Amino acid sequence: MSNSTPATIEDVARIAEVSIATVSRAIHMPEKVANSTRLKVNQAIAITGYTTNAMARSLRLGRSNMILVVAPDIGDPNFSNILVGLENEARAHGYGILIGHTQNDAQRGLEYLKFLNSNQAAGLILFTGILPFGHQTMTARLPPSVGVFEPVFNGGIPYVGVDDIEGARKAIDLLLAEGHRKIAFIGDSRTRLAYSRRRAGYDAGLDAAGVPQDLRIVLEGDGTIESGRLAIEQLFMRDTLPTAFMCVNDQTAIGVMIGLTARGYKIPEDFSVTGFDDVPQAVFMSPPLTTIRQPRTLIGKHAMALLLELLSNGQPAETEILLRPDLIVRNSVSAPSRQWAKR
Amino acid sequence: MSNSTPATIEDVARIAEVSIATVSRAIHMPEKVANSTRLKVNQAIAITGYTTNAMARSLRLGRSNMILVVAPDIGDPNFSNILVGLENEARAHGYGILIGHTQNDAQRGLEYLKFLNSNQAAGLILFTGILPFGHQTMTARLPPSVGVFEPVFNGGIPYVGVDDIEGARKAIDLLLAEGHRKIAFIGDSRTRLAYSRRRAGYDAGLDAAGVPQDLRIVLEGDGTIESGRLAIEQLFMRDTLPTAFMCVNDQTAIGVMIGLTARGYKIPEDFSVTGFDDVPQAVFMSPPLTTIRQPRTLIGKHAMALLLELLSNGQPAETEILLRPDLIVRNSVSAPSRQWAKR
DNA sequence: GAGAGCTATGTAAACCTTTACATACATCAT
DNA sequence: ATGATGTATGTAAAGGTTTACATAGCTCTC
Repeated sequence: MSNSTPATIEDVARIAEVSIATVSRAIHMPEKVANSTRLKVNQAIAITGYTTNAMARSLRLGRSNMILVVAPDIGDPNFSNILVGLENEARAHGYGILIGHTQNDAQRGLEYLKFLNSNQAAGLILFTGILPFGHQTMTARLPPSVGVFEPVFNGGIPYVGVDDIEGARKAIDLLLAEGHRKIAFIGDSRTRLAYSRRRAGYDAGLDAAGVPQDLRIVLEGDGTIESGRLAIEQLFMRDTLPTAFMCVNDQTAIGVMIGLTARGYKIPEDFSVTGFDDVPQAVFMSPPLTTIRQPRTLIGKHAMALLLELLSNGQPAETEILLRPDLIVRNSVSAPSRQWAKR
Repeated sequence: MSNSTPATIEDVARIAEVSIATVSRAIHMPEKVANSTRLKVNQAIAITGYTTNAMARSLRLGRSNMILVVAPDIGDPNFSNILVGLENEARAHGYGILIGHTQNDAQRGLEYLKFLNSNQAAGLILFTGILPFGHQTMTARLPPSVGVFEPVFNGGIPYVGVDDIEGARKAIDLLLAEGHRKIAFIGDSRTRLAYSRRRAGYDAGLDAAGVPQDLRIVLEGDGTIESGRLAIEQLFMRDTLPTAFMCVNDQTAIGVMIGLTARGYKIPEDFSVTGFDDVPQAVFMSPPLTTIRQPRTLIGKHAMALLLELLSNGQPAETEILLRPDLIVRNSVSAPSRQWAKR
């Protein structure tokens, strides 16, 4: 029972007095074996404590039951809850999750490619907006893949994420409803698809409200807290200031809040600020940050479901799943102050 | 070159005009093959783009190059940075990381046990303080394992974490140095080893300072924010109050701060508060929380190194590695207010 | 110059499954 | 009774690797 070496299918076969083929069938195609036989096999399995050797199975089948998840940084607060969704869905279907992070280093990306080539992973979930490998190199033999959190730039890879345009639209509409007209958009890198989409939402909202182009201010950065703080420094060198800041993500918004506070301004009395993502810190800011929530667990769940479908069907049901973002109203937005509104 | 089916060792052997045994040796025991041969093999590998099929290799070797990491909740903010350390160290040694979370559900734990039994994982990193499986069930055939973040209750499993006693001592000594004498310890569950150790640090500090037993207040809870808030409610029903709260972890400390603030008190003017862990939120509290930092990335790194050593040597070099905790001074501690100190 | 001792390589078995193909038996229609 | 059809099971090959054992050639020693 608790032998040193684990039981194999042969041990089970011997005890159940059938062939190993029958044991395999009893496990994986139960309807193909007679009731009485199945019973004997199950008993033998219970006695031996047999579990299928996944290595042998994967070798024979030519595919594993592991999904590789590659992110730029697994320490990122945005990462963990998506991971929860991914993991739950995977496990429910008998798959396991293998994780790796590239730290934006192409070399690392290549190391993970080996997991793929060596058949250790049957599919790929990509958090990085780009293929982490030597770009065109291996796209041909890339396994079924799904991008998540950030659209995959290279194209051709299905994507599951939040509807950036709608999310941005919700933020800008809140700001407009509060009476703001001069609203700055603090973005990150223009190369990120999320940037262009959120920016598109910003413009669409402003267009709909009839806000003229010359009241729009758009800055770029790199999406970090520091970059948000820097944007404030730059803006205060200009002669006109917005009454509100719509930020491309929460990190930037936090930086903006820090920059504003450092200059002695009050939020939301003097300036309103919105973020995007709803990272865990957002609620702990003072004031708590009004932002757009990414339904992270749900994103993970859908992404894995899509990948699993890809794995069995070959063809993706849809090429892009956009989940509904929620506006989370906290305390970083109010009507524009008289003082600034006058400008 | 970019055939549909990946190259096998046989393809390499044919091109290099050697036997497959030589190819295998050229890869894994390079010193055993002649220079000229090794060169031919390497060229053939480059031509074919060959990578070892990990499934076949693991099957033959009877062990995989995967490490299973099981945590109660992979969404926990404490989790991610340890994971970074684990992953870096593992990858550096050619290992991959498989993750799972139990959500404190024994059934789930058993599902992961299958990964172990089916040879998919060669080792185990445990975040849960207890074995997540039907306790004694399989301890015998458990693979090499290392506990992390929280000592494994069952014993026998090496542990890598922070020195809880020293950390608690640093917190209590800070409070004492500021002039506090009546300091409450807000703990979580008595069954957690971390609880007893941190509590021991609390007592040792108080003993050293000659603070009598009747000035000590100890409460228990479950380590959540809500539990910290509740502790405040309970304490305010008593007739004597402490001037400072030393909390078993940051979550509890955050709850304490919320409870205190809700009653109109100022921190640190009216009461001082310390936490333990330095979770990401700690710095965003108002005031920012003074706490003890867990060197998370380092813990992950050491834990994986220890596990890898176990895997090759069989015997653990040491049974417990305790890392030095750092006191992170922020703004939630000051000298006791006159008002309260008088009591 | 013959045996011993090395070094470099090859042959073939083993790791544990899954599954195509073969076989045996039962059922049914004619 | 015979052949057709169907069901339940068994046999054996294949999947890609590692490595014990065998072999062959070389160098060294006496």
